[in-house]
Amino acid sequence: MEQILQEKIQEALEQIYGLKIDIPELQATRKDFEGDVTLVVFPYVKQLKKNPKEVAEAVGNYLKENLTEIEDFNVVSGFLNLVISPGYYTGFLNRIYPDEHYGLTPVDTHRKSLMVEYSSPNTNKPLHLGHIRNNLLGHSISEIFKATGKPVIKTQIINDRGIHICKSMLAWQKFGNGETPESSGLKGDHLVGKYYVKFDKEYKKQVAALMSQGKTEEEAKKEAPILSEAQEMLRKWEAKDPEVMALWQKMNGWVYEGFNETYKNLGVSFDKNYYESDTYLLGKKVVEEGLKKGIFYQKPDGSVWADLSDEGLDEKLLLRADGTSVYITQDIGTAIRRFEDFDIDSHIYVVGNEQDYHFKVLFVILKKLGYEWADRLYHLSYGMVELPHGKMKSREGTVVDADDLMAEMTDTAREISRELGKLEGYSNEEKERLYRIIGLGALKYFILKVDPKRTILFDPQKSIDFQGNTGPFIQYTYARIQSILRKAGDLPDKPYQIKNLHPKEKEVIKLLEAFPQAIQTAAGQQNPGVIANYTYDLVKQYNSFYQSIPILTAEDENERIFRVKLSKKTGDTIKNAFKLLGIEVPERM
RNA sequence: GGUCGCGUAGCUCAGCUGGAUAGAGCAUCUGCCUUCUAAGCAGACGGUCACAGGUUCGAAUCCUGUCGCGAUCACCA
Repeated sequence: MEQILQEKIQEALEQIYGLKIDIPELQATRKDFEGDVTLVVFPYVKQLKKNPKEVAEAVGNYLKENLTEIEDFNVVSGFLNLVISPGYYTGFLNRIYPDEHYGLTPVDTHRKSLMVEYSSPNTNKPLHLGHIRNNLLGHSISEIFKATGKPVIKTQIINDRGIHICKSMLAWQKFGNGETPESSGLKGDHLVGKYYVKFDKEYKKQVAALMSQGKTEEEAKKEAPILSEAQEMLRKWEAKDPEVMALWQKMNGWVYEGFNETYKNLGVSFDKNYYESDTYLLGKKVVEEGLKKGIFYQKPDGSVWADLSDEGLDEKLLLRADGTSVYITQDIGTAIRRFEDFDIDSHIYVVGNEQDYHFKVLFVILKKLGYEWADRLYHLSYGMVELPHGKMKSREGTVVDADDLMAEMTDTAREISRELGKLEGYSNEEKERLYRIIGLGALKYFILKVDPKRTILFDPQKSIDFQGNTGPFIQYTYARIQSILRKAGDLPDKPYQIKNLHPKEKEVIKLLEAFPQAIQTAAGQQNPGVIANYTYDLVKQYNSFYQSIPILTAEDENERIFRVKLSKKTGDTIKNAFKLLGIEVPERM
């Protein structure tokens, strides 16, 4: 509708005044005025030197005469409010009704792909709430782009090497007594995380001991024997010492198994994993080539640097004096490898905003190296998840563990469901599945509805809501719709017209009409919150309709069928929208 | 200190590519379950859109400055 209107408005202004304009912006008419769509004519009156009311009247008349969908109009100062005919809306519902995937564009496999990197954990501790935000954003933005027709490849980089890994390996070797996930019953990532903490404790103990012997804190921190042992282990790792490699592989294996369980529970997945241990050498090679070509330069000590002062950035170290690589070196290698491995034309990195500078630098360096795709690298930068007392700190034990939190959400859902007691006839298995859908729905919606760039405040003392603007509220509406559909039985296959379109029905259809645009906006802004807010608006409006008009008991048969169809389509759209957020919907609740 | 981001109701958030009287949820209060699921609906209360200038017919939205909060500016990742 919007497009037709825009064209006609352009036509009107040209026919009446000979004025050529760009595509005019339309907006939904405010609730307190009569009409459905509003054109603001202020932008045009200046050039025309007419008063706003006159222009609006003229355009309104033209549209009314030349567009059957325009039933009437009214003018309030410079606002032209257009009343769209009910027939347009009923026709629109009939048109989209057969399409179960209304709003979603099928993936066009002929297009080049978009790669999305997310999660990218360290392999020395379990995932926490911050990772949950990262994973949900990565998964959701992937789904949103797929819904615009873009093929998407989901990936992660696993930081599987470095001193931090050696710390947990060493602690396990020293204090583990051969403990395994099987022997301890601990999830692999939690087991390894335990030894990372153990290392830190031991290290602090040694530092304190050294300080009591008269060393300064700085000296003590450098000289603690356990740290030297870890550094020695890293050297052995780089030299591919068989014993260290075997331990590394064993413990990383435990971690991956643990992570995979968390990913599965969270409902996220990856098409391809990259490992830092595989790509850092390529990064080094590229940097050395860049040095030969004069893109980078070397300092007397042998370290290699990029001078980015032209771009308003600093100098950036790319290789240490001893020739070993740093964080960004590996990222350079990984990016290049990915564009070699896949037919992709763009890449989104889902990484926290603390790394804004890093990615700015990375993109500039890749551009300097001459990769034309460097212009289509994006950093989906998101804010931290903070607790009432500030950031989560693993050393202070204030980390909100991902597995624990998901389990708690399911527990809460179970509690509420039992109190409400609406699930007779469900087996225990079905009930447990439902509790998970609701609990995770609450968690995912809570996180995704917020604009990614904002910091999220999470208070462990206050539980995440299940009422109001929440996942369960939307799931509940879906479940009620399914109940109606079960009772309604089969519907005739042909389009239905009704005599009177109720305002509540019209408002719901208007929102259905807005779904495709919401997807485009969400993709354009790389913001799943747009989808969450859209879905909330739709559901709010549907509930208002549901509460005020009888559906199954409508007096007129055509009206009954129409309202059931409207409910069905709303349900489909809730389901499709929530799929974009990675949230499931229940048949009952 | 430089750079970047944020600041909207008691709390959590929408609205930000300029449009009409700034919207939701939570919390507090009032109504509505003998009719399709009350995890719901209808309503009340609650605002100097951090502050000060500027641009404009029109500013929460754009520009400048100030204040506050956070991140970052590592031979850590």
